[in-house]
Amino acid sequence: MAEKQLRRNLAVLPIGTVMKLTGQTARQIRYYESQELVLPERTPGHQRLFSLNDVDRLLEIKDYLAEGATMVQIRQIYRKQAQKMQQRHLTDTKARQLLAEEMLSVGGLVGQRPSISQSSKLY
DNA sequence: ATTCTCACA
DNA sequence: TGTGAGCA
Repeated sequence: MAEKQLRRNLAVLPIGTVMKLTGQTARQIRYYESQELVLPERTPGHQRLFSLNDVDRLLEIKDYLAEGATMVQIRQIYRKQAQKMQQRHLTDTKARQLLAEEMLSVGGLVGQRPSISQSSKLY
């Protein structure tokens, strides 16, 4: 299931394709990028390459706008979403550290080589 | 043919 | 947000 998500994040669509897929103009798409609402990659020649997730994001923006939302509000929506994602990541990291320490204490005498600080970095 | 950045009779 | 200019 992680493999599929990886493909959705593959940046392979040039702006022309994204325009047709979202019905937005290149001007708008580039503007949304300047607002950091989408983060397309670049080819060696500086051309934007969007992923399917970027397209979904643009479609979402289109809906929010249609519902009367302003760019400020939309930006707020995503920055809060990013905050929660980060918090979830932090609690995950904390849980993994606890698990790592737990495994070390249970393993006790066995793995006393790596210090806790070093081994936790592996997760 | 396409996309990019920049600027505005 | 549109549009034309001059590049890559």
